Amino acid sequence: MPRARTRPTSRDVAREAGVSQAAVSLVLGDKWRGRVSETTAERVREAARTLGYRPNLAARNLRLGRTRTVLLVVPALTTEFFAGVYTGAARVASRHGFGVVLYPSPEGIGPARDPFASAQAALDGVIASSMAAEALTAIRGDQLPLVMLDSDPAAPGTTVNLDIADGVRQVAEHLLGLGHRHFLHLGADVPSWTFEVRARELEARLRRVPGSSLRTARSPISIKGAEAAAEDALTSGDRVTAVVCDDDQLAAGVYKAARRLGLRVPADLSVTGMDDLALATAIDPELTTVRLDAELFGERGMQALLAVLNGEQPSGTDIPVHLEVRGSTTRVP
Amino acid sequence: MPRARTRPTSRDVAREAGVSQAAVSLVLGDKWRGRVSETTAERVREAARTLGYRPNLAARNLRLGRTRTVLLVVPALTTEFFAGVYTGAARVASRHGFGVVLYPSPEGIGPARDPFASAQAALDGVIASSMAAEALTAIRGDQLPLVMLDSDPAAPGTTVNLDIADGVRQVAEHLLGLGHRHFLHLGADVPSWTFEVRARELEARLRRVPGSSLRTARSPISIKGAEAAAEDALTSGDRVTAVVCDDDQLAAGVYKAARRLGLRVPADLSVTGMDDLALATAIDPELTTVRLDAELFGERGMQALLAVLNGEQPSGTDIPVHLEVRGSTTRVP
DNA sequence: GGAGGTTAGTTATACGTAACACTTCGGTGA
DNA sequence: TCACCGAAGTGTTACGTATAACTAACCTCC
Repeated sequence: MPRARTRPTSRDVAREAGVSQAAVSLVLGDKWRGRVSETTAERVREAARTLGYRPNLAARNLRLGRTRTVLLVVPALTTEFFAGVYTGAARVASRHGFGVVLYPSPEGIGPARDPFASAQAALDGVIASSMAAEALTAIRGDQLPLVMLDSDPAAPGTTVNLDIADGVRQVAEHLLGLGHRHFLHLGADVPSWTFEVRARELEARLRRVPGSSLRTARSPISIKGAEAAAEDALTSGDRVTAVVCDDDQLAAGVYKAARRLGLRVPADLSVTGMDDLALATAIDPELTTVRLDAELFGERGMQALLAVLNGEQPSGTDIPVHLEVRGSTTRVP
Repeated sequence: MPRARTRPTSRDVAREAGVSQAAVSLVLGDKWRGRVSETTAERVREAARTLGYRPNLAARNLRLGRTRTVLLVVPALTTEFFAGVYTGAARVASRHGFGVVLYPSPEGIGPARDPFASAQAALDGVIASSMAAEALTAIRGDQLPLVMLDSDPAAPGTTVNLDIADGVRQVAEHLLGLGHRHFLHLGADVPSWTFEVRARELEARLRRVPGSSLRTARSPISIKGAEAAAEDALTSGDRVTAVVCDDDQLAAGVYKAARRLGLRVPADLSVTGMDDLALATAIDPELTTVRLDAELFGERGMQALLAVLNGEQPSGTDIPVHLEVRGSTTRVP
């Protein structure tokens, strides 16, 4: 494969402007105050402009030993939420002169195989979200500064988390307050800390309510999958009045299952989700769900990584979440 | 900002294995057949393993003059569709040893400002989708090989397109066949060739149907925006029996507007979308929409870029699309 | 009038890798 | 015996940039 074309280098610019390559580097790197005269500087800038000069980033990265680029590893499946995370991370990054490269892990939420084989960019650090522990250790083996999102804070390293546990508690209080006692938890069929928390927290809360019951079903994160899992769970076993879902997409599947079974939402069945995707207000009735601030999540993750790169110890408080009460939950019949 | 840590280099590996740096490069670059003995090669690999050596990509990229990395510029707004495009592009790329870096343009569909300031990776080429012409010329100024998706084929350069025009024709034939004559076109309020095609093609088709009418409304691509625009359009002007939307999200907004206005879908109003997102089957009734194969789109785009990088002339045929008939369209009342 | 300071640059070097050109050495055919 | 060959490496260089270290004028002030 032949080189596409050979682009002008800083040396070409230097020749064009009649100065040394060093002068070009100083001027274009904005380090010239008191080192190069204004007229010469302008001549250099002009030369760069006419030649259409762009610095060779590979060379710069090699020289500086850093790239000002970080990798954001996200599960490929759940795009809308992580688009927000990316947006927040990129906003903070650009304020500090960093770029963010996105690597949607093909395995979805769960183990990711060598992100670096795919994102060939040279990297300063990694933000990895919702990854299984094994994938994290694989990344850690690379000795790159790493911040983990949605991960067990007990693991070694830096974590930034949403306060999912509190979100689940808010859902539980809301439904209990409406008189519900018999619950179905529709969980995501994915090995990830963030989903374990949902299950554990809901169980813990209901255990303290005498006469309550909790069943659990699992589904892949897709509307179709959830529809099947919910239909199955709703037709077998004891009657439930509320379904708590790990994710809005699962809740959408529950709507479809309920409709097929002749159950009205919320009259016969209250449903809650988590995330507050666009989907949540597209379906009828609008979904009561826990709003997660994806952009803030991304911002905090990036801030934490920048802190690590600066050798600081990032301080971690969980990001608050809150329940959006809409039309899919009501008082128990 | 201090360097995080200084990682082992190929020279460290050489010292550990008792060979020259050149030998390390040969062995790890898999160029050693007949140049280095099997035992020495194994010794090098072993040394690399114990030191945890990872080649410095900045150095490699500088040396080779290419990065085997391409940038995929996508509108930040419409995440689900472009997740598919990315998946397809990345699949083809990895088969050829390339990586794909994703740059969600913050302006959404439309002009993007200097993607390279954000994605600091050194690049071999760019795939840009649904971008306005001005943004494309900005990228072209960078002299990087460029493939455009969803763009005017009349523009200079390489384009890969979905056969959107045919999709619109299929929608029109479907609705005309059901007896509809009075249409509302809910278009995306975004300057992009792909949306211009939808408008032009629908208008062209209906012009040939005596007694038909076509009104047009525009909305930003969001459920809420579409709901407002549709409510407005449906309460003013002549009665329509079918709404053709540029996008599934817009269609979801139309559902909500219709519900509020007491119009039943499809009994009183047929609705069609485009894209076939997860949303399309989440809403009730399921949406009749044009399925666009995002992954195939990404694959074709990447193949075209690889061809350009090889100096070949990529041959472009539009990618076929097809109508998914579901529950949101029915015979005119 | 010359020591010291400022201005406006230049020269030289290193970053880590890949690959070309070269060397060394044991074998081999004439 | 010796020219030649292949195997198994090594020495060296260049990629393009940023910057430390140096230089050469010019100015200032006692």
